[in-house]
Amino acid sequence: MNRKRARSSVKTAPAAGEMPDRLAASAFALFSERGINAVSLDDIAAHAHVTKGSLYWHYDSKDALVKAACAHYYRAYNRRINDELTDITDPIKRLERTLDTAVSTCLEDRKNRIFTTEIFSLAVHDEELRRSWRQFSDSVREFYIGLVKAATRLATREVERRVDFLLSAMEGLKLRAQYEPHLCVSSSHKVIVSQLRRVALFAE
Amino acid sequence: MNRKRARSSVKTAPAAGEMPDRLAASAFALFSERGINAVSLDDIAAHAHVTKGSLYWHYDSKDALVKAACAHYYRAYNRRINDELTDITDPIKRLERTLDTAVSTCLEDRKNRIFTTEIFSLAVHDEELRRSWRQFSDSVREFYIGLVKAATRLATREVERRVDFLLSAMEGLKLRAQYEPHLCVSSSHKVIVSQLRRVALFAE
DNA sequence: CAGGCTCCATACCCGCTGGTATGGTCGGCT
DNA sequence: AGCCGACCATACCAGCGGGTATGGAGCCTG
Repeated sequence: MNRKRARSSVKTAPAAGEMPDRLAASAFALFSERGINAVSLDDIAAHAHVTKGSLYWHYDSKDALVKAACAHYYRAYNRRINDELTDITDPIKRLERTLDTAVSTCLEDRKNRIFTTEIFSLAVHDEELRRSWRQFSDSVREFYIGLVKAATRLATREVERRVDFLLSAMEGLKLRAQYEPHLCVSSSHKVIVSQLRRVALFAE
Repeated sequence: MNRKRARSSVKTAPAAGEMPDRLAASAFALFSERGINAVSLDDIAAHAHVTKGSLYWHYDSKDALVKAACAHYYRAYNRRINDELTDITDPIKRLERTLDTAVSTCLEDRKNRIFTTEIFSLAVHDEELRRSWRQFSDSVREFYIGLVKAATRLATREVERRVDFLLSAMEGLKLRAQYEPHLCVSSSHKVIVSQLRRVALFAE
């Protein structure tokens, strides 16, 4: 809080300079594996091949590292979702592709599940983290609204309702997948995607 | 692990005997307010008007207390859901009533949200807790399957799919409600219930 | 009454972890 | 050269909280 003022100044550092990112990546990697409060700052520093002393030069607290790990997660999410849709133009296909990969992620991406679960439980008691997540979630929501709108030409209000329902279902799916193995068999993947598709596309 | 062998024996204790329940209730109350790892055993003991020494006579570890708090939660859930449906006989009405109260719980019951969120984040790394929650979740699933079956006369397989979708949507709703205030306004309540209703009842 | 059991309180330990104090190295600037 | 600031390592602290050792008070039994 008191020391370390420049840091965001000239950033003339020629050789290094990517330490904050490396630390955030290490934090994310460990958090999404063992859980946040099972990971010590020494662990993170060791994973990034530095020591806690230097870690504290870049981040003021463990909280700051958690926020940085979140930012890391947001970036990765956005990047993945954009990569997925390049060279797909048909609106329906774009929506279907998005739903398909989203369901895959929910059912298979264990790191994603663990990390979001941890963040949710922290966000309950951390206003700032909640706002951060809300901002991310809103951007995802807008993205989906755009997809559904392009694919259906429904009224905005109706699209919002459907997207909210979609997102809730996928978030819940992610949660339940971790203790309901019958959801993770490949046959249910198709069923779930078609259910989501119906919610998004079908007329009243 | 080594001491305390009887405990589950004759249970002749005349006056007391409800200490374990009181401790579990205190644990649940505090866990669902401040979060599990923000609550110390001293806090729980104080809330139950005893000391940590006596707490450790009834429970071997904090883990055991968490499991007991879960059992407390399971019981409360089952009791509430049963009370809700007495003197409602029409199958459709039973389903609608259940969905309505479920959505209310997701959107309003803050303690419920916090507790389940905490349990999920612990269950990621605790096999036993995961199994315990899975058993509870299965019983809830069977309950919903019974409701939908009675209301629609669909094939079992199709009912299971719809119920899984319903439960995912509600679980996700509970999560998103804590950082998406626009979901908690009373107008969206009706919309969500009708969406769930459609998933459960409408023909292909 | 002696012994044992249940149940609870007091007092204490100690490892773990977030956080700090401090000092050293290197590269740039005047 | 000589200072300064960015960057990182070493060593250390301190408090919190899970867990333990121990010692009762009450009751039941022989």
